[in-house]
Amino acid sequence: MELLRKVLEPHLAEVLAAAGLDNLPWQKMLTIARESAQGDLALPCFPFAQILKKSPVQVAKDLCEALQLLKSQDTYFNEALLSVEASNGYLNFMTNPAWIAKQILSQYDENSGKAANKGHRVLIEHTSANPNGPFHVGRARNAILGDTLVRLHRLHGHEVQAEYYVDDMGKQVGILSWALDNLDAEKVSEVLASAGRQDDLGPWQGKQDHERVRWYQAANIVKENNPQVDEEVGEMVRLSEEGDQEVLQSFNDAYQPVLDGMLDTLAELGIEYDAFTKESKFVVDGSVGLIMEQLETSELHGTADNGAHYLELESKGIKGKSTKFFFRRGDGSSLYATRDVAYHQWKWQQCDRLINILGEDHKLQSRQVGIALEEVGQRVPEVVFYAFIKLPDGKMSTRRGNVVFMDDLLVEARAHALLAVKELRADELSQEKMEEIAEAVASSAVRFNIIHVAPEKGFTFRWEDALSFEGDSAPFLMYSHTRACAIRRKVAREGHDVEALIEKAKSQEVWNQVGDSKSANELLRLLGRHLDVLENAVDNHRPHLFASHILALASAFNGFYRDHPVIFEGKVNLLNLLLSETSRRHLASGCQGLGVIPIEEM
RNA sequence: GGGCGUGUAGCAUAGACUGGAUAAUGCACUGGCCUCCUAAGCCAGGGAUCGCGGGUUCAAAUCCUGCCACGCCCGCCA
Repeated sequence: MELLRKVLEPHLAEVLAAAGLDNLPWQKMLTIARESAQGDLALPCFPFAQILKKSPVQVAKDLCEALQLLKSQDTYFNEALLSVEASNGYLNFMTNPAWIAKQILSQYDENSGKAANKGHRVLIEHTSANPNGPFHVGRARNAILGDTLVRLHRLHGHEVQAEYYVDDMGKQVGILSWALDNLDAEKVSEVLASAGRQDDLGPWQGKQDHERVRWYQAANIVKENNPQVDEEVGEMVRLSEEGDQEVLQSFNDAYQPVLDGMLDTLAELGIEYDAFTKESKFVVDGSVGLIMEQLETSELHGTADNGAHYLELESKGIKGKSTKFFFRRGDGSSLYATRDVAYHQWKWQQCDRLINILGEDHKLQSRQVGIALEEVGQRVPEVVFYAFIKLPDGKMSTRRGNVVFMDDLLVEARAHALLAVKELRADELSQEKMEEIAEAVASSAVRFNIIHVAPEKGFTFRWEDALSFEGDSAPFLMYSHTRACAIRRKVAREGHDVEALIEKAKSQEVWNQVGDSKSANELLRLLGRHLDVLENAVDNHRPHLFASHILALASAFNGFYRDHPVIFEGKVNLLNLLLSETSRRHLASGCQGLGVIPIEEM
């Protein structure tokens, strides 16, 4: 409740100073009250009690009286603050609902719920999955988390560039490329069958990420009993690291169709990128070489027996079996992490703020890269780590084929959503319309299921949760939004001009009519906090906090919807219309920020 | 061996960074609500020694510390 806080703090400061209590960090103690019945903000008076040698109850009472006096003397303060009360040693502050309604409703326009542009350039790198097979729900946590942050930053008024770093020169691509050169379809089927792998493309025949991952898996099986494969792959990888154009081209031919297939899947989830940057770029343009030369002048630099170069990071607080960070092999070539340093240097050239989305397995490496960046005079990026998604029976792995494909999950989710919409609307909507709705519900639900839990928390994928369309879920949000849309449609259908009515409502200052309705006031409270929550979620990389807020907002809107008809027997209540439309805008933009599609009916 | 993270009703989660009143939400469970803007909804109810022990504090799910369990990491791999 930052709105009230701004008005309250100067007055509170005055009262506390008069009582000799202003040297305590009381701004921090002033918290959002847990129970809305207790007020909007609360100040516990226990620490004051110790200083004044009075009971907390008495201190609260005294402060309360002083504040009430101020309130009666200051018109604006009096307008904003409905009441201040002392209770159990707490001071409880209640905002005047009409005042808060004025703050929010008088500002209504098509940008309600969005923050103003801040001209701040943010680069977010996410997904960056090896292009060796179809997207599974494990890999998807990165893409969904990353894309949600991209959307929330945009909603918050940042200029965002979304980057996909394409690993086009590693061992994994090498294996894929080797397989396509050395195995044929028959051999692949044979190898997979002999290893007891399930080998049924089902509906994904012809989709290249699904097709080619079989080659990748087969090659992995073949190489277990044939060391020559490793040698051949190793040689190609070595050549790629030297920037050998022919090898890089054959790698490119191997992975590009796979990457395209993966991107098709991501597009179904509404995930798109502004730029794709290839790892080989930094080898070819020489920047990796420069980085290695710079690192060799670092005070942390050391050389191994065979001529490999490293940074000794013990003094930087790195602990464990090995504290060395190798950045150049004995043969002079670079390593993945070295190229990552060059990549970061390049990224910093195009943004004010740099954010990476990484799995928790990259924590150490990320610290090492950060230290190396400091050694070459660059800033350290912000990193969001997430824990892995497991299946009930263990970890997912593309190599071993123990996965739930995102493509399959989406098909299943669409089928469930279609079933639901048919049950409810079959006699009103066309088949085509229902399929459209099912598609939006499916991708929204899949994303929300992943985004609403804190990134650092482990996550077990369960079909029943992913396909649950009730309660704390995307369809719940979407449904609230469709209700607001239904209201708008009904008002228009009965011959009113909605925008004209809104202008009329504003000119009549309908917010002054706000009464003591619990549901309407709860809705106003949440609308008042909307941008505060967004800012917190963006600054701290915690999208699930915004998800929780939008759930609460949708729930509050449902309460308002129940209690306050907007149009009844042809007559429009202007205050309720304005509140409904404001909520609709906030819900729609909030949904978009979470990757939930705010469709108009379902 | 060491580092990092997680542990909250039967299940899944929020709250922890920044200590504050009766620990919030959904699923599941019990009961109620569609002549009224979409019931994917709403209302009411039962269900929690916040992993375990100690400490700091007027006040601890939250901070410190020890232990236990789970996950991730400690490659001249990517």
